[in-house]
Amino acid sequence: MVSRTRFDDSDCPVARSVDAIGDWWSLLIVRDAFDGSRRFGEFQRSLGVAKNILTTRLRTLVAGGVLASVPASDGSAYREYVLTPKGEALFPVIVALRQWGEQHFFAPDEPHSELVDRRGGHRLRVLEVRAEDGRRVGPEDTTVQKASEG
Amino acid sequence: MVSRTRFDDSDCPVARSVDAIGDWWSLLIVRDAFDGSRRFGEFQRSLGVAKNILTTRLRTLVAGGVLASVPASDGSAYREYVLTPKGEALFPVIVALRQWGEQHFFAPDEPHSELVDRRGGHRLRVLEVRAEDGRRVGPEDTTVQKASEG
DNA sequence: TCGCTTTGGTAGCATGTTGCAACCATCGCC
DNA sequence: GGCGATGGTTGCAACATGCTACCAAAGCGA
Repeated sequence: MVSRTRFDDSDCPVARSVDAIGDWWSLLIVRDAFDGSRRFGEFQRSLGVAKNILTTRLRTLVAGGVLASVPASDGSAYREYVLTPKGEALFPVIVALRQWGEQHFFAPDEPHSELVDRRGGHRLRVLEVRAEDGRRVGPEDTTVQKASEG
Repeated sequence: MVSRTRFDDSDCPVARSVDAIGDWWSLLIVRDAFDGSRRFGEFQRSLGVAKNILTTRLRTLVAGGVLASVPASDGSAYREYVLTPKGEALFPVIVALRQWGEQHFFAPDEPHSELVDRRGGHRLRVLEVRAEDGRRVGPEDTTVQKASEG
């Protein structure tokens, strides 16, 4: 039942992505994973989510190939959850959500957590959607083509 | 109860974004809005979601300032739902999710809907996260700073 | 090696949310 | 004015979620 799709327009990559992630908790788990969380307890304390929910979400993410369950790095018998390459590829998604939140839900001087470049410690550039030729494009410059193979 | 936050780490912009959007259905509504849907029935047919659910999602999105309810453009007495500037700013989020889906959930020759540049009809560039100085950065090049004001 | 704490879960149950189907008011149109 | 389409609302059953309690295994100090 992990893989039962909730969204039937599954030729749309957005719908498949949404279905693969599962729910918002899962996305916040991924965010925490980017932030360095690896252990069950770390995710649980950071998110404040119920443990049974966290259990199922971690399992879903592992089943979906976003996280992998590996032996703990400190040599203990516990396991850790780390991002797979597929999970790391969610980086732009998280960054986009973060930037949207920064721009629309915080007063200019309101403190909030920040994602910064390790080198220099500066904020990141705002994501830009670009056409093949490098032009910046917005929603009105694009259109969706249905199901043609590339 | 629309605004009751489910995620308490609300100094994180990702959590606020996630909370503001509401749920996955809402994100697919936004996707369809980018794709040109405006009417209740369009969203309903496209998504296959129950009408009461769609009603509450549309209300939530309007209340959150992502969509606006405006008089129908065809002169009829019905209303339409259109993206606000805040809603349009979700464009990179949708594009990021779409690209992630394209890269990880479709065989290379598997047909799927495509987002293309109107001029020329080509695919878009893959989103790149860049530091202030223009370097491409990945998850491992960044770190989260807690709640310092900018 | 004994006992206590931490970790990583399960199990059961109350509550909230979702999906489905039926119903209904208004609109558009002839 | 009548009839189908549109855009909902309502009630209810099913499912998902969250809370709390419980539990087994691992760590760890003495």
